[in-house]
Amino acid sequence: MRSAAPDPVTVSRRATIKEVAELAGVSRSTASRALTGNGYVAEPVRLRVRQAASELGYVVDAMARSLKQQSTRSIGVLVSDLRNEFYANLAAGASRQATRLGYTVMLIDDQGIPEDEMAAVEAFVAMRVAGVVATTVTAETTRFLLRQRIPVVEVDRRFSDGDCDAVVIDNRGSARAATRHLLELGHRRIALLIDEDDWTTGRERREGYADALEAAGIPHDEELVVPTGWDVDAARHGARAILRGADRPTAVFAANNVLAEGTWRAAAELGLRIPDDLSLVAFDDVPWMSMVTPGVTAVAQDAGAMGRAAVQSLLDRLADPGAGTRTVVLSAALRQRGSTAPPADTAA
Amino acid sequence: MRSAAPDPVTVSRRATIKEVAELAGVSRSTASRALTGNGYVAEPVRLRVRQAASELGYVVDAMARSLKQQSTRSIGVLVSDLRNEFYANLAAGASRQATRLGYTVMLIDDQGIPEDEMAAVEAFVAMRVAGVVATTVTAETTRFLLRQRIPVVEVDRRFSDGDCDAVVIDNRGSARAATRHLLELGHRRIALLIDEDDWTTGRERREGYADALEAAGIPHDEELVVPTGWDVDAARHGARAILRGADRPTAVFAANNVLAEGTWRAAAELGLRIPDDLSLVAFDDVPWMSMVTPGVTAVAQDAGAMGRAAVQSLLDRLADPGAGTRTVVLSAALRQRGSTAPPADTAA
DNA sequence: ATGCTGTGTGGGATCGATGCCACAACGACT
DNA sequence: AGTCGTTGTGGCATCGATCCCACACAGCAT
Repeated sequence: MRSAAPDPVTVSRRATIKEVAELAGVSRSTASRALTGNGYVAEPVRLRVRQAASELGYVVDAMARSLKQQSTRSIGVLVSDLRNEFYANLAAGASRQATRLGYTVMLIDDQGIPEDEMAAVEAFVAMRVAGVVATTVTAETTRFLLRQRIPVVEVDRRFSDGDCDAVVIDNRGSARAATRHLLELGHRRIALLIDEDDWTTGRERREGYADALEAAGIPHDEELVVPTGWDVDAARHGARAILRGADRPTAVFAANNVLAEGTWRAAAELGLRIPDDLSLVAFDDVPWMSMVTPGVTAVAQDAGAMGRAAVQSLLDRLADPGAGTRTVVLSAALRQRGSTAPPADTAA
Repeated sequence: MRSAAPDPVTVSRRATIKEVAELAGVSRSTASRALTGNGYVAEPVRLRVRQAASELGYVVDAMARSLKQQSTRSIGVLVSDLRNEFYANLAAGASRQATRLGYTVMLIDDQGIPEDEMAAVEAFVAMRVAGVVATTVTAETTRFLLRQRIPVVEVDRRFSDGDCDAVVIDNRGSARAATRHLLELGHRRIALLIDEDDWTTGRERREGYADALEAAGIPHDEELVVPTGWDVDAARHGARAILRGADRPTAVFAANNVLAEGTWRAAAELGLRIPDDLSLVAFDDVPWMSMVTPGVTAVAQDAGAMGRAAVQSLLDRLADPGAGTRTVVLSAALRQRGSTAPPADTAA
């Protein structure tokens, strides 16, 4: 449906504050004061200006404003893969918190590619964002931003320990708890499926796994640590390889949701029943884990809360640039479901 | 780790093109030409300027540039709920396509709240985005943007039929196919779980459902159409209500993934076996549907492709503002899995 | 010499909003 | 009458990059 009469004002070019001022019969300065609320304006004049602005459909030009003020009310959010629910929830949390606090979000999905990541932060710098919240994949990224004097909050994993604020969870402790849960059920051959080691997340989860085994006096078996690629198929293949042997583990700890999905699919393909033939613990609880039968025991981290906390940290930093850097550690809980049970031999 | 020696240049304020020009020993005009590639610059001069820029860590100020050029290279993307995989994939597709074509994305998650949506588009206007891709919840939103002369592409659902470009799928046809699939299996009492009717998506899916029943000569039974809220719990309650009765339907068509999740959970709670006691077809295929046992038969729409197509449409529009509006209809496929089977009485 | 073309560079206005500063008008007080 | 403070408004420079236009200079033909 087309609007009734083509308003002669709105069909023309976008209105500027100068036009608003003219229509209201005041100067640009006065119009600016009336609209922003900074400075003195007589009440009747303020109303006249407001009226004129709304008649013209005036919306401030954020470009011109930030140019003059040398600051913007937008923040950059950089994630590795929006299609992954973890990042999507993180981004949603960050976005909502930012909106709530009067900021807009420039979101970039860099697909975990270092070159794209660098291009992304250059775009952030060009846009003169007030700050950046990022799940980076290289240390270079944060360094670049800090050199440009743009505050950064690293989320989920750390690359620039101590140089910037961060929001993470206790990966090591949570991984230890997950592994201990399996040990307490009687498992002794526990495989760890993991995609990388370079990030703090992977390294710490691996350490937590090792901690628990060591505490239980179980010698470290390199064979049981399975490095795989980052996507479902790679995980599936990695899981098949370790689960196919006669001497297969009785339990698998999958270090993230994608690896858990791969393990789940591999087990199904091999006809392994969970938890009878195999126990499974995942890191990162996502919806399907509570929809399948049995449900998958998982370490639940609240990605939305991480996003919110990251934006909060960033704005705290903007409010007080001089303060020492802070790392916020959010808690994660082990949610026990049906995928973990005592191993077959002890149960029998 | 702190960087070795605090570079005296980079610790100071951000470099401007004026400083680059001075370091290279040329005028601002020449520096601009050297960096943008618009206009004549002798090769050695170009190199000197480039060198100076990189020494100073110069990054163009997009604010100043857009102010002068009266246009930006960013587009607004508005979605209703990033935590929903459909929107997340849509946003990911849009974001990647935009990046590929040299645009940056301002992403806003308006939580499906009309007021937030209006605030979001005002922010887009203030940022002077080149265009907007949106899954709107009111017609007002698109109208406002068009009045500001900002091109809009509506995705997933339509509110402003004919006034702007759009990217959708054939909801009616797909719903018809899904329902027909159940009819062909022998179902006669097929419930439709649906959350709303105001959007084209809901309305068209309902029409498709009705089409199929009518074509099969089955009288319309208002009792079998269950309106619910938009979240999992509401869907679960709606599903329980219809599935608890003695005269329960033999199949459910859930009009989106959230409704399907609610139905799935409700069936589990009531001890109904799928597909023995109940067949289930979902609209919108998401990962859990292929992870559960049995898998859920679903209409699969490619949200990422929709996002890509929307951005493409938007840029086509920017290239040719005068062209007639276009609606791109993407295909959706019915993926048959184990959740659909002949009803118990005919099978027995 | 004069004119002409092609190559290369710089001056300066411009985009829109802001905010400092100056100043006008007016009443109140010394 | 003169001074002061209060209230209210406008002039103007400014932010950084762009790009139109003028102009300088070289080489070459008339």
